[in-house]
Amino acid sequence: MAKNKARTKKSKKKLLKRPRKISKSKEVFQEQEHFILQPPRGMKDILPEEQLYWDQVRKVSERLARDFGFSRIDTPLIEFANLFVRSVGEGTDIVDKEMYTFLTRGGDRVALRPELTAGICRSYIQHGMQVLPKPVKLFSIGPVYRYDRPQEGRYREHYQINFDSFGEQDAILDAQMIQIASRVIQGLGIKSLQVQVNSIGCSVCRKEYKELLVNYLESKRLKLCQDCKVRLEKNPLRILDCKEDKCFQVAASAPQSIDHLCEECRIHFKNLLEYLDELDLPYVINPQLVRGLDYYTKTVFEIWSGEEDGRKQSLGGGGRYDNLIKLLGGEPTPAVGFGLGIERLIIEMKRVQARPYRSPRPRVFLAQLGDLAKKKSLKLFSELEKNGIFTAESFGRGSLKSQLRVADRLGVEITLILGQKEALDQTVIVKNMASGVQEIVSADKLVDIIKKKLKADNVVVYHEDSVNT
RNA sequence: GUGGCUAUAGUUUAGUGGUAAAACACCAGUCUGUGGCACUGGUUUCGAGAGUUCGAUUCUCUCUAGCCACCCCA
Repeated sequence: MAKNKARTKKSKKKLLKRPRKISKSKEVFQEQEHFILQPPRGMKDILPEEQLYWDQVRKVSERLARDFGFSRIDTPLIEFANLFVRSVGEGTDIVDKEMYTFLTRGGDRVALRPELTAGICRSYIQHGMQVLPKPVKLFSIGPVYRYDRPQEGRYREHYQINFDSFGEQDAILDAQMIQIASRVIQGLGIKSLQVQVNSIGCSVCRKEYKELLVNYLESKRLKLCQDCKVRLEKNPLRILDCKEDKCFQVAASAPQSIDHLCEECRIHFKNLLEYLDELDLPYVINPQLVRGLDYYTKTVFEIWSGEEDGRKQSLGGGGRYDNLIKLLGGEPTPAVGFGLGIERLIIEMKRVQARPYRSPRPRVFLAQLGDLAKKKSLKLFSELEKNGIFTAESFGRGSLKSQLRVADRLGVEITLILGQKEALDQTVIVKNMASGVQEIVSADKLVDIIKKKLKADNVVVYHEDSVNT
């Protein structure tokens, strides 16, 4: 026994080490100690107790998707790397620093998706969805990958909920997107959220604005931080949300994109704000809001959690991307969408102590005693299940005592006891756990009797559809 | 990617240069076929590797992971 234990311990330690990479022909891989009893950095399990939260996030968002007319779509985790380079944009952090890009055995350069919209757009074009009645509304949910340094609420694998709407350019869609995002968050019991909106213009006025901005920033060049001097060449818009104090000062008095919109974009933004007012959706206009993806035009928005003074975290964001479909080779199609980070939603749910719905619990426990009874109980269990009686068991346990302990812990209302004697007599003992009273019932009447008892108990039944949005 | 802090049973935490402890949890017994309470007992641990040392869980270094700030965003 002791020997056995020692071996187990040893093998566990051995398992903790990943096998060294074997040198393969001429290439010699770097020798490294790894661990296989934990996932790679920034990845984590979603454990059973967490699933309550996940179920709820899924349920709330799926219901809203349905109610607002969005159809589900799932696209591959892996796409050609160029899809993201083209859409998200070269020069963005996501593409330059954070993408998991690799070559397949066949030599294709592919990437784990760093966001969902690009793949959805690809699918939209590939399957000719432009012939469908507009707008085409798509809903997706799944993991995305970014090679970033992990910390709480920031993982290399995280899940996003994505809503996209294609083919409609009216600002009412933008407003509705913001409304849906807010509804998802509120539906999860998160009350304090802040909507930040901005307009970064279309390809025409943004170009003009960019020149204006660069001129201004060039004049203040000396006051900018090191990073921003580089940004000035590559992506000047990003200087606007630099957190360096001195850059912030410069940015604060920089020309603002909303003051330099073309007529069309200006009206679009004005309409959006009017629609938001109409929806009674509070928002903050943040002229420095610039998103990390290049495909956005006109409307951009983010949703932040937390109170005024508390720590704020972005729960999600989105915007309009009227040029993306064309850029990827489709018919010019206006579009608007947003994504929400599920892990962050759950962190926030926990922070505000929003209780997830409890999953249904078994109300009956089946205990068995002795070989014959054990055999019979296996069938009885599935008989109960077929009749819709959610039953728990602990077939692995022998003693009645330990089985009753489990039954008690589960909080069931009724325990069925099937022993040697009952197995021979074709009966079952029905024990009421609250009162301790038990009665002997003939096996063929058992299902009806239990059904009656459970009904009579008038216990609150779990409501599948009670989602408080 | 940069800087800082941390790593002890399943969980939350004590503690020590001489290989470890508490609480809760789990398993079992007291009760030969009856749960909750109580009592008794049991299982399980120093993140990985290297160095210093007679001896390292403790000191040093490296790696890994977690957290925090920056950055970025979801």
